[in-house]
Amino acid sequence: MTDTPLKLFNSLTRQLEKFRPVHPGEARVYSCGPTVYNYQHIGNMRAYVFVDTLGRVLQWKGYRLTHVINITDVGHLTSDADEGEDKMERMAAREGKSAWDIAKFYQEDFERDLARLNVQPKQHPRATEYVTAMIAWGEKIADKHCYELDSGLYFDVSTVADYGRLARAVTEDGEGRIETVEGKRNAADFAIWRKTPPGETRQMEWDSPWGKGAPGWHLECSVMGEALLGFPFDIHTGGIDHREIHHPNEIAQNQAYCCANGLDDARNSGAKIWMHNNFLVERSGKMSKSSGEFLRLQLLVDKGFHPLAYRMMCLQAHYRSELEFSWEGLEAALVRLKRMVMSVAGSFAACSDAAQARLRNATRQQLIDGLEQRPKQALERFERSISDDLNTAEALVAFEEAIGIKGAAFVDSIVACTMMMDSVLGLNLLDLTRADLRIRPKSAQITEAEIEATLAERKEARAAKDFVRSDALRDELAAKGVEVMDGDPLGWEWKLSAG
RNA sequence: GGCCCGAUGGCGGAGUGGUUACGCAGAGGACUGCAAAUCCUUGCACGCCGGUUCGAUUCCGGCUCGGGCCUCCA
Repeated sequence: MTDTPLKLFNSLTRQLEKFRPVHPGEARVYSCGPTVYNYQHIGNMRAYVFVDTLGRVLQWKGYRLTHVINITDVGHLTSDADEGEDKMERMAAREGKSAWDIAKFYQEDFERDLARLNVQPKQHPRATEYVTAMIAWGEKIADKHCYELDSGLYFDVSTVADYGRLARAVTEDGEGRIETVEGKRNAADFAIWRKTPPGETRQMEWDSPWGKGAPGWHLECSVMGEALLGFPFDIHTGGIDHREIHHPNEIAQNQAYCCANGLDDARNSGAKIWMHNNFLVERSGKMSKSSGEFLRLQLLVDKGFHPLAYRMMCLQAHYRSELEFSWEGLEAALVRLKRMVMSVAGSFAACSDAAQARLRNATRQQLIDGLEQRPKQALERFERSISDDLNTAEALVAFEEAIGIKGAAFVDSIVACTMMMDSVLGLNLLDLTRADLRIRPKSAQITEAEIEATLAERKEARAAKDFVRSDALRDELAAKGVEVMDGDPLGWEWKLSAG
């Protein structure tokens, strides 16, 4: 049942491919992480919901997962033109802090967001911890693949086979609008090492054979990926924007490195499969940090949305499709999540403690073997969906199909299905309660004590059948954004409307 | 200018050569003093023009529109 082959879309071949691990029983995944010069916006976070789901699917398939999300805390310039400021230093100057403090602050914020989205813990190596290794890497490939200019050490993309094949780009035309650095041999050449201009001092700089300076952005991912996962590893992920420049450059470095080490052949890309998630878009334009205002997870929470409503929103779409963000859409995802939570709560309530304990201690095979026919069919559909390049949209439907089956005979099966399916989709349905989803919007003026007091008053009025007064009190609360719910199955008497 | 995507019901969003996606919203019903919440039921779709086919939303070509990347972005 769980042996449906996992098929993933490989950007290198632009085809679905069966996943075949490099190391039997293991899956090693590297995901391009954030540059921690600022908060992450929810578009950024879509990438991590995607890779987390990927990791969970790999684990579901029985692979032991090693998963890295790097932290870029140096080297990422404000433009790819090889000139320009380091993002870290620019933000440091703006906030009057050190670049190191900036990195620490935003990394912690990022990790908090990951946790709120129920992203499983990963390894988070920082680029600054690998500078020595980056220099060593540079030395290894410098002779055959690099050349030095006043501004730094550059990689000559013509020295590797099929440069840019990931991007499907024709490099000869080089019609791009990249401002070329004086002396570059090819428009697409990029910096391995950026020298600190004479007479200047940077907060983040290191000595190297090419002078004092900082590593180029592309180098860190190559180095950390190789150091932590070994070449070749199984899957490299990133946002679709990286398919055009960052990842082709990373691949070029990996080829050069593998050549220098006598590994594989000159076309070794470092990773077997390259996967790219599409963007979260907003009708006013793309998510852009440079525009100043951007949507953060915290803003959603401030408006009364549980972070997992956002995860739900992501899961409803395929990772390779653009996803339209809107508050209405988020509301829809929240309602859907809430109904699933309630349905699951009902099943757990109907499931005996003994049965729950037994299920919790069961192996997956035991869980599957114990399923009734209909839940089993739902699980099969679920399995087929996630195996088909992570079709989480359909997997959700299968999940709802399973938990929606009525009848006492199915309770244990539904609980078992919930345990299994939730481990893959990560909606935290085993622990999430409806009360958790009731998040107080920041804009709410009324306090809970006030609500309770008014509610108590209304209860009296209703007991006395004074419905005029009772309705007036309800209107009063409604005017303050509080919805009253009398017969709620889970005992919710009121809620603050989100937004 | 170069490269590349997409076009599905009110919104979001799967998928398929001939049978239901699904969610939210809407409508009807149950419940309620009335509502809300909850549960049940349910209407609504495949950009345009050709072609292939017994049959296309699904394949092919063209068109129109929209979007992305080539500047920083996940």
